Parts: sequence; C-alpha cells; structure tokens
Amino acid sequence: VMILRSRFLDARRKRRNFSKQATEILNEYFYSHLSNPYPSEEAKEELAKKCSITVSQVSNWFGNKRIRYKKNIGKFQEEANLYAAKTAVTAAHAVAAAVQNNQTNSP
Amino acid sequence: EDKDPACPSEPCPNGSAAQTFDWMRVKRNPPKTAKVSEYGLLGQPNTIRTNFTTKQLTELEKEFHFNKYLTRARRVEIAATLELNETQVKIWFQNRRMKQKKREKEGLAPTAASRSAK
DNA sequence: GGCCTATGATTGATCGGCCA
DNA sequence: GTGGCCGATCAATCATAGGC
Repeated sequence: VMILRSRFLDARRKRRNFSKQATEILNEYFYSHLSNPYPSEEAKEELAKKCSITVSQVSNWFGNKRIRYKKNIGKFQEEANLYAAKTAVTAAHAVAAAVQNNQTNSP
Repeated sequence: EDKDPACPSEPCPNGSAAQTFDWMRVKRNPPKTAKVSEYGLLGQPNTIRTNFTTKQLTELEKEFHFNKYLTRARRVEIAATLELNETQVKIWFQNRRMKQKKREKEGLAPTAASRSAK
C-alpha cells in the first residue's frame, strides 16, 4: 500500500552521478573546511558554477557528505588525508604568491 | 567532557588526525511526534519520522493550492480531518512553501544568472 | 542477472533568528 | 513571553548507478 506511493511520486528521481572533477572540487572544499564545512550562499553558487550543477545540488551534496562523514569518520580517513595533502600544497602556493606580492607592495 | 582539539594549522606530523569538530557532534532531538494510540504501553520509542499517507498528502496538496497559508481555524480542521497534529500540518505547509520557492527559483531560466563577474 | 555499496534526492521534523 | 514563518540543516529513507 505504502509502497505504491513511492512508485509515481519518485518517478522524477532519475539520478545521475556528478562528474569526476565536480566531485573533486566539492571534496576539496569539504576537506579544506573540515572544521566548518558549511559554505555560504555565495560559496555555493561559485561551487555550483565550477561543477556545472545547481546550487541545490551543492547543498544536497554537502548535506549528504556531512551526515555520512560524521556517521563513519573512519571510513573517510583515507579520503580526508588525500585531500588534506592536496590542499596543503595549494595553500603553500597561495602563501608563496602572497609573499611575493607583499614584497612589491610596501605598507 | 572533551578535550579541546588543538592543531588547526600545520599538517599533522603523524599520518592522520581526524579531529572531531563541533559540527560532527551535533545531534538533533528526536521528533516529538510520538502518537500511537491510547496511553502508554509499548516499550518502543516511537520517535520515528511520520509517513504521510497518499490520501493525507493529496488533501494537503489540494489545500495548499487553495491557500499557501493557513489560519488557525483551518489548521485545526485539516488536522482533525487527516488525523494529524496541528504541528504536523503547520510544518507541512512550511516545508511545502519552501519547496515551492525552491522549485520556482530553479525553474526559472538559469541563463540570466550567469552574467555577473566573480 | 543478482547483490552490495556508493550516492543524489526527497522530506518530516529540528534549530536559531526574526518579527508582530 | 508566545507563536508563526523563514532559511538552513538534520536524519532517515528512497531509488538508482556502479562494481563484482
């Protein structure tokens, strides 16, 4: 009886996985903001654009990611380390650029 | 009851350190929508998400198209008719309005949105 | 083809903030 | 103080995608 309900109500739910690089971008953001993985509306819009998905999809992704991550932190350990290392390199580059920029700009 | 994590900067020396941040500890209170039948009995915490029946959803949807917002009186009526709490009816309408709004936002042509520089 | 896990979407209900 | 609404989020579940 109740099973019938989902038949037509969820007919629209024809899901498709996001592209590999979209997931990559989302994960980079997530793990580089692991202390507070709650992107602002602006950040969501930017991520949406970069990933070629909608803002709602970005919200869904973070919602699912947060819940599933904290449900089983251990399972994501490997993934976390991977992205942590990746963003560390990116951060280093950013710092280097900032330093260089600072030298040309005197306070 | 929990020690303060401490190294937000610098990649941790040892292999890994999945710290536990506040957002990971967040626990929501279970739904108050208990409601079973008569008093007491049952040792099963009935704190499960209510599954609305097709009939209930159909009626709510019909009412929503008639009025996006409910008056107290109407809410009481509907709750009684559909055997739901007033709160459930109220929440359903709130969620329905949010859903409507979301759908309108996405339904609109997203082409014009990509015009700002950022 | 069946079975299992990963994953995107849906949704009843909660949380915090705001306002009349 | 009280209560409804909004926006964001949670948490459980659904249904499909992908791998074996």
